[in-house]
Parts: sequence; structure tokens; C-alpha cells
Amino acid sequence: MRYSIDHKSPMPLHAQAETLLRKLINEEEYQNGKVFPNEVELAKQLAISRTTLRQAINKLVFEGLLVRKKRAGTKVAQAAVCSKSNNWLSFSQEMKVRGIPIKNFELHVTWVHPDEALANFFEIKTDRKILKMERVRGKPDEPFVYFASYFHPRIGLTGDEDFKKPLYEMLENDHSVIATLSKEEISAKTAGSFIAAKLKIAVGSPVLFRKRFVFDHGERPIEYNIGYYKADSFVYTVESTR
Amino acid sequence: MRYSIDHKSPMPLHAQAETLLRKLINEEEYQNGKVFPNEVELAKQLAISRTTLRQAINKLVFEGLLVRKKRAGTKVAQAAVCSKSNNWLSFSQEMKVRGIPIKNFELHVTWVHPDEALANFFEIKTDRKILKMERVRGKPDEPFVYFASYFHPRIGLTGDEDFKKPLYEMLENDHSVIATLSKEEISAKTAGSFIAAKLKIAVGSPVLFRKRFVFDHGERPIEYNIGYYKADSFVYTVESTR
DNA sequence: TTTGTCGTAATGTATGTACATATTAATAAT
DNA sequence: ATTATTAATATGTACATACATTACGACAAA
Repeated sequence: MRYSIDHKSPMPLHAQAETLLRKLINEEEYQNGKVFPNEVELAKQLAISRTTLRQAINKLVFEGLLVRKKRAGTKVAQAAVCSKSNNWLSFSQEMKVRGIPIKNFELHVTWVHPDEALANFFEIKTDRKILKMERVRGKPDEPFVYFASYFHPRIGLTGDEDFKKPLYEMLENDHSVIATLSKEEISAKTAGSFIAAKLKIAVGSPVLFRKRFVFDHGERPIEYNIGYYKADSFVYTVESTR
Repeated sequence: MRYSIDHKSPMPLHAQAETLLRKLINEEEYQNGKVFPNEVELAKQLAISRTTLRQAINKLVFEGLLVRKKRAGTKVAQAAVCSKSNNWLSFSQEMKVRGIPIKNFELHVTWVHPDEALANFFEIKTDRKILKMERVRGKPDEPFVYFASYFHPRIGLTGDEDFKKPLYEMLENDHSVIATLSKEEISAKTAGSFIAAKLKIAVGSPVLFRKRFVFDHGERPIEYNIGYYKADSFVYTVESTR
């Protein structure tokens, strides 16, 4: 076993097991369908109880990352779920694809204290300052999205980076941060005065609101991002199979 | 305790506990924030072990239905309705999971001629009549979604089906149609007079608009579905990896 | 060749136990 | 009145153990 579990760590054993399993899941052989060592065996190898290991496996099964079958064993889900052409483009890449020229109307970088929810997501204290980047973008003649991004201090951004370049490329090249997982929530909202001013629309106009939580390989939080899109200038597409 | 657990049933105890908890979640007092009996107590009442009960609770916590806090106890999560893209639940199934009672305010079935776009999607001629189903649904006191579904004539629906039952289950059981792929587009819109009246909101209010194209295994079109959701009563969540 | 049966290997279900940890609430000390 | 201290309580973590269920594979019977 390449990895092991630290019984003296303050991190719960089942959590350690979980991250360990995530690593295994990413390995090529398991990606290709190799079955995991069976629960009893694996528990013995890691020197934890089967129950504890199972707690970790269960979570991943629930997430759809693993599938278990009696007698057959536990394998990485050959999902292809969420397949789709990685809708993992940053905004400017998205728009380039659609052939729409982009302009940055505003690009504003500040250091702020996170509110409680954000501190919680980043797993830091609220007195730790984090980098906030705000943007207004759109067609040359009309802004159609307001963005705000918050970055985890772990990344080590200084605020002097060139945020005009594609974001995730920059993070990958200059900071070795590879964003691999995003969770998004989309809803409709009414534009308040702040957003209305940014997008040059009337207060009360409908906007598409998007929250995005971005994680790296090890499920560590990287970025929190919100976006207000002028109605009808943005359509979100989802493809799913079962 | 109003409910109990049958130790002789073939249904696993944790599964019984789970459905029992779902019932509790639906009860008004718990909906309103009353804390559940504590684990040890509840386990005793149900005559199952705490571990088993915990298995059930964990699942519901993972689903986001319950929240637990040390010392404070376990309560129903106060969250907006949400839809996970990979789950493939129909609307009523979604709501049942969230523990929200559903009411059909209107359910209207008609035969209509498809417009050109729809005829094109279904790959039929515009003079071929198709079944249209309209629905207004929501909580008993407030409607929050207007739906319209169009079904491909190939399926053989008569219009006399019981559309109150879960849709995809019905299609699968009675018509051997298995929906496996959906493509959705989500955007924000302004409620027109028609939608405003259906959802009992002001004209011009923001709504979340969703188009859904549903296909079967062989990529043949099954259903075209549009939905207007009252803002903030519906959050669309997407999870993606790369 | 096909069918049946049976052992085995994996997960599934279930219990009992113990101690840790976080949070609230009551109480005591300042 | 405010601030520590402490006790109580609920969830959190972790273990050992036992038996049930399922499904594959091998071997035997038809």
C-alpha cells in the first residue's frame, strides 16, 4: 500500500481513509476497472476497523464515485456521468467558443475579511484576509455579467497577477493549483441596486444567479465564485444520463 | 412514537428507520424546527441499535435533509428546494425527498399541433397531433412551478394516464419507455402575464426558466419539457469534474 | 451441452461497547 | 453584573464481532 493512515493525527480516521480512497480512485489502474482490495483486507492493511473504512467507502459510494457489488468487490464507478464536454471552461473561454468578443469593464482586486459562511467553506478564521476579485464583463456595448471571486489564501495569490488571462490556466501554471471539481447552484433573482448599476439594468430586473464552489484534487476548497448574469444573455446547459 | 419498526420484516432495519425518519421530516412540528429525539433515546424507542439508526440518519444528512449538531441535536434542514443534475428524479420524487408536500393546482391534458421547432425535435410533421400536459404545482399555499410537457406520439399515450404518479416510472412501467438522457437549458426570465397568473406573482417578476429535452437509450426524442420556477423557490445544483 | 448444487468470497446488516468532543446551561467566583 | 468553571447532554469517532445475503465459479448430474 502506497499510502497509510496516521493514528496520531487529529484528523478522524474515517476522513483520512476517505482522502486515501480518493487518491486510489485517481490512480490509473483503478480508473480502468481494477477492483479494490476487499474491505476486510484493506481495513487490515490500513490498521483500522472495517466499520471505519466502511464509513469512508459509503460516503464515496453515495457520491457516486465508487460502486460496490457483493462478491464482485468495490470498483471505481465507470460513470461517464457528468460526462459532457467538461463544462469546465472559464468564462472567457466559454465566450470565445460562442464567438462573442469579451471586454472587461471593471476589474477590481481587494483584500477582504470573509464572512462566516465563506470562512467556513475555506476552513479558515474570519480574521484571515483573503483575495477578492470583482469583474464586470460583457459585449463591448453592454455589460452582461458581474462576477466576484474569492480565493483561498493557501494558493498564495498576491493580487498582482494578470487576471485578464484565463483564470484556471493561470492558477495551474503559476501556482500549481489544479481545479478539478466544481459545485454550482443556479437560481433566478431580482437585481438589487448594486447589481443593477453594474449591469446597467433597472432595479428589479431578473438576473441569473450562480454560485460556484471550486475544489482541487483532494477536495480542498480553492475558490468561491458568484455571478449575476443579465437575463437571456446567458443560458446554462446541463447534460445528464442515468 | 407514532411509528415503529418491524423486526421480522425482510426490509433492513436501517431502511425502515430511514423511511420512518422521512415521515417524521414531513411532520409539521419537525418542519418548523423541532429537534428530533436524541439518537440514543430514539434507538431505544425503535428497539434498534444506535449504530443502525445512525446509518439511516447519516444518509438523510448526506442528502441534506437533516442537520446535526453536537449537543443541539438533529433537526430538519431549512433549505431551498434543489435539484441535483445527476439524480434524474422527476419533480414529485424530488419533493418527496425534500419532505415537502406537493399539490397539483392544475393538471391539464390536451392534443396540440407542434410548432416548427418542436416538430423538428420530434422529427415529425407539424400536422401530427401530440399530447401536451400542463401542470401547476407547489406547496399547498403557494404554487411555485408551471410545467408544460410534450410527448412524442411514438410512446402511445392516450391522455387518460394518471399523470399524478411519478412520470418516468409510469412511462417505464406502462409504456416501456426508458428515459436515459436529458439535456437542459437554464436561464432567467421575466414573468409574462400568463406565467404571472399561473404562479400568482406580479408580471415582471423574475423566474427561472428551464427547457428539458429527454431522450431514450437510442437517443430518440421522448419528451420536451419547459418549466417556469418562481425565483428562490428553486435552486439548480450542478456538480462537475474534469 | 445444459442444468443444478454447493462452496466461497465479497459486501450487507446488525449489535454492543467505549471514549472523545463540542455546546449549552447552570453555577461559582470575580 | 460579568466572567470563569463545571456539569450535563447530544453527537462524533472507533472498535470487535456475528451472521445474512448475493453472486460467481467449479464441479457434478442430467
